[in-house]
Amino acid sequence: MKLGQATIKDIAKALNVSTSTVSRALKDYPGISNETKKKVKDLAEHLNYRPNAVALSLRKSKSNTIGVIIPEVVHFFFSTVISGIEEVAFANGYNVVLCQTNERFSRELSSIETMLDNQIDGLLISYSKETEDFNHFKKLLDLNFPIVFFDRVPEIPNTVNVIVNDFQGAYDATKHLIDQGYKYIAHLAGPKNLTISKKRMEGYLAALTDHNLSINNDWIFHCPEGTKEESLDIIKSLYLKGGILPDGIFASNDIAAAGAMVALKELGYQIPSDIGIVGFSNWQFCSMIDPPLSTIAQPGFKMGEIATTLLLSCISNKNNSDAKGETVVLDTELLIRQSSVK
Amino acid sequence: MKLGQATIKDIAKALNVSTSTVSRALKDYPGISNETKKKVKDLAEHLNYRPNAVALSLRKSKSNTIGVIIPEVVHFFFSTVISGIEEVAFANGYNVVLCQTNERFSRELSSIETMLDNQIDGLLISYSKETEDFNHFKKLLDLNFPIVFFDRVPEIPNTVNVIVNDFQGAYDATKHLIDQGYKYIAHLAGPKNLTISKKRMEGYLAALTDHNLSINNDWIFHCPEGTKEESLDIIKSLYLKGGILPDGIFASNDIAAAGAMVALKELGYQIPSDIGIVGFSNWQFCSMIDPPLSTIAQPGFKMGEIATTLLLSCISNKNNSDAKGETVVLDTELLIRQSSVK
DNA sequence: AACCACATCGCAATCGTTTGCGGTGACGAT
DNA sequence: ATCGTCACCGCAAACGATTGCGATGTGGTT
Repeated sequence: MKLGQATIKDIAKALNVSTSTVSRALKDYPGISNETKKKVKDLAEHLNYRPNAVALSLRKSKSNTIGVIIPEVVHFFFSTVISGIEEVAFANGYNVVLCQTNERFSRELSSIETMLDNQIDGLLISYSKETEDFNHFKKLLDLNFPIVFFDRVPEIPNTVNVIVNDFQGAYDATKHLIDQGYKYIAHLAGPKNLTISKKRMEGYLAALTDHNLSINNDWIFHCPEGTKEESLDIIKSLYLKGGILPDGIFASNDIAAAGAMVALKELGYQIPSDIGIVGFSNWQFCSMIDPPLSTIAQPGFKMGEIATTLLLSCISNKNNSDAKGETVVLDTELLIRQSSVK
Repeated sequence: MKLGQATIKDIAKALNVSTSTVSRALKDYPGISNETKKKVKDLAEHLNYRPNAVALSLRKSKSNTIGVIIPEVVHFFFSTVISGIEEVAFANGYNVVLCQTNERFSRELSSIETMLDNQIDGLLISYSKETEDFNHFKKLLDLNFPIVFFDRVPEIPNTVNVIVNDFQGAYDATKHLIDQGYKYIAHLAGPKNLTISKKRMEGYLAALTDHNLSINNDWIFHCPEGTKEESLDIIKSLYLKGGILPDGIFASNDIAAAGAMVALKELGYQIPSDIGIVGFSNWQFCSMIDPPLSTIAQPGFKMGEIATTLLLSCISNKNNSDAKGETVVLDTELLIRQSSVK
């Protein structure tokens, strides 16, 4: 009655047939006369009949809905991932329910719970900064529940993951600075417990080592917040100390890089002539700020597409559970702008 | 069986009682002995029983889910609105399903359809740029289906809307430029068919008129795309023409303002000494670019909160349909940064 | 006339939960 | 012994759709 939406029963009653006949007629099952099929279809069309997805979910134990857990939508990278996810999901008849955790573990837990209550068929997850325990994932994986992790992937064996090559991206960024003649390169690192932070740090360190540059631990700063203010403060206090100072900065995210740029400009340094900077992610603002910020582009849309494709195949292969893990690594791209070109 | 999730039947069977008893025991209905209640609850706890939300939706014709239709998540403003929506929805036991239309009318239609198939209880909508016909909304409104429009609201009588005071915001921005001594102010307007574009234009025009400045229609440019490149091209070709040129620009969105800044800087103009610029929305990058961009801040989070609160009350008042419209207007805030201070 | 084959369709169970109504048994009162 | 009053609980329908199986009727064949 709600919305005046017609049900299969209404059609059955109006045509004096059973609901089973209506159901079969609508789906062109054999054993229904063409005459009946036509009558049913015509009336269904006329009443603008649409099957009740909730009833279908209950009956089939399949909701054609996937859940997406991300830290924040305001994060440019994640918003592009979402677009990729929606594209593939919709194209395959799947719906998407989205929850942002706001980087909180508790929200991550409760979101997953309510999604499961709603019988989602699978999960796409990029976990929160607070998440250090993966038992809530393991429990589901043990039950063979389809999950694909993207970008931020847990260290659990045999999971399906989509990531970018953070090591290589960081390496490229750092090497680029070195190639430009910068010799004392600092690093603004990400939250410690994220694998992506570690990988980026490793790439940074490897590039230094490969080019015979010494590593100065005092020039590696963790930025748990990832805000502009945080890196601004860090850079200011660093450069106000005096002594030998970095002439290059590789930041593990663009926001931190932008904060550093603001700090340096306020202190009277010239970018890129005094100091070169490279960020990570390629937020929209990178090309807008002054000087435009060199950065490592992450293929967010593509990541969303691939992760969803993998998830859908997990869902359809759920029974024959060979359950072998798989990790797709996407290439990043170094975008050279003025902030790092001497 | 799926997920090993226990159902009410499992509990009933294990305890040799009927499902009705289990149901009532779990909800502390009268007419069930304390002993039985305890047994049921204990077992439910032990089996980690959680009611199947799909079955509940079917039974109660209520899904405790609201749908959100927005143009794009990458849009900073909308991503903040989403956060506000989620906050209120979760706090009231509602789930959120999100669809972005990517500014396409067809996607808007299909998203709404599938959401209705999934028995959502209400809709939060900010429609696409392509949407010029509102019949798909009217049909639902006539059926008394709960809808709240936000930011981009259609011209339909008796709807519930949450908007910002675009007129006042634009007026403030323009007046600010005038107060700073800029006299020839151009306008980068938004897509023509959006009310917000009109209102902002009106605010701009009113400010000019109130201060006895002449209106030059050649200095009003519509930016249907809203991209940086678009406004960059517009501004470049304008300033390359020569003749009398604007010394101030009010852009109806920050991206357009940023594009204009890039163009002007490339042409050798100084901001703000030669030309003052004010944008609209307060994207994150506004404080990062050089010079920092003055803009009109829109309370996105608050808008999301209020829209959701209104929607939830629409949902609970659905029966007593006094169906009177309501439009909440939120104040904007002029953020003065360097781009507009002579 | 009896039988079979085939086309066409309905019954009823099912998914998990809620809920109106009726049933059962114990107990005390008459 | 009969009845009424509780407390406690189960039956079955309902939400909308699907589906295995059985039922019905028609026609043709022997």
